[in-house]
Amino acid sequence: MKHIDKVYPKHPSPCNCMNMRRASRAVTQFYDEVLKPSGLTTAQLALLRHLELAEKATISGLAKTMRIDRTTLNRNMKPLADAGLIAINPGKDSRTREIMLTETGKAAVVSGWALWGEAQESLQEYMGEEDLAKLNQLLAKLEALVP
Amino acid sequence: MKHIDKVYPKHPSPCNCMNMRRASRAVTQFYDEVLKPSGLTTAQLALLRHLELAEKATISGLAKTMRIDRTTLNRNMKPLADAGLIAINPGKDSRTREIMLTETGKAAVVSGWALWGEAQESLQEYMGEEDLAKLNQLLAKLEALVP
DNA sequence: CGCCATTATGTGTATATACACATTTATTGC
DNA sequence: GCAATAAATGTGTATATACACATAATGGCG
Repeated sequence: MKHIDKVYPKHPSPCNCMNMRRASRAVTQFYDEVLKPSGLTTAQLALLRHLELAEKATISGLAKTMRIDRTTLNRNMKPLADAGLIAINPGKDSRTREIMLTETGKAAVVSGWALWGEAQESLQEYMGEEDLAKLNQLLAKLEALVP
Repeated sequence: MKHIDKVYPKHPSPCNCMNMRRASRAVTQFYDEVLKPSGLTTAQLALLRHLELAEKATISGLAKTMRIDRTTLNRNMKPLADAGLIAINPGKDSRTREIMLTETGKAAVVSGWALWGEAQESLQEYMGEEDLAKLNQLLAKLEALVP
């Protein structure tokens, strides 16, 4: 099955980094729009999802898993804690905090999950399975740019 | 010439959006690190570069060209204006502003340009020409997700 | 000319991101 | 056990992002 690749307009900037950033903004806006009814952003849902899988986690541990800066994660948790979706308690090791989903948080994940699936599916349709797989492969390699 | 593709660790999240965001962060950190001696971020250099090509521009016009939100651009200009790299003057149409590089700004672009070239080249070496071309093609398609 | 839609911009608010620095607590080596 | 080190977290500061709302100026039309 062959198809003709649509040609997209060349951007004046040949900067790979800016190309990444523009695309990242676009995809984020796309996902966030679909997730809107849940009241969650994609980044927030991702955080909650990680907590769901981990059951409980420390900040640094979660940051490592999510490959995000520890202090960024710290601040990203704030609105979720304020909304009562996560609980931040002292850990056994007094240096650590134990982060976990609340019941409200679990419900929010369920609600967001379905919407996320729609966005994911839409994107797959838009990009095509093959290109999407290639994309994710390339993204994984780029991600390895930082330790 | 064949080579063995290195396998990168699977991330627990299969979310295309988060994959984009993580990769975007990584690439941004990589470029910003190289650009550090110039005192500019990659986003800032890109803004200055666009101004260099345009000679002068309005905010909305520049935002459209850079495919960034108008209000985001507005705020991104602040530190550059404070540093005296760009000048924001009233346009002929009294609704508009005329944005242009100052002499200092032009010098900053020159300084940043060489570093940017290094980052660009390093990434090309890292990704390989073919994969990098494919990546940029896929990114352009993703960018078209938003109008 | 005056009304109105359009266009350009500014601002309040909120999230996302990360570096540098400080603090607290655990761990390790002697 | 104590001192030095390492680990986990918090915070100040700054940039990046974008939505909602407000203001101001232009342009078209009757």
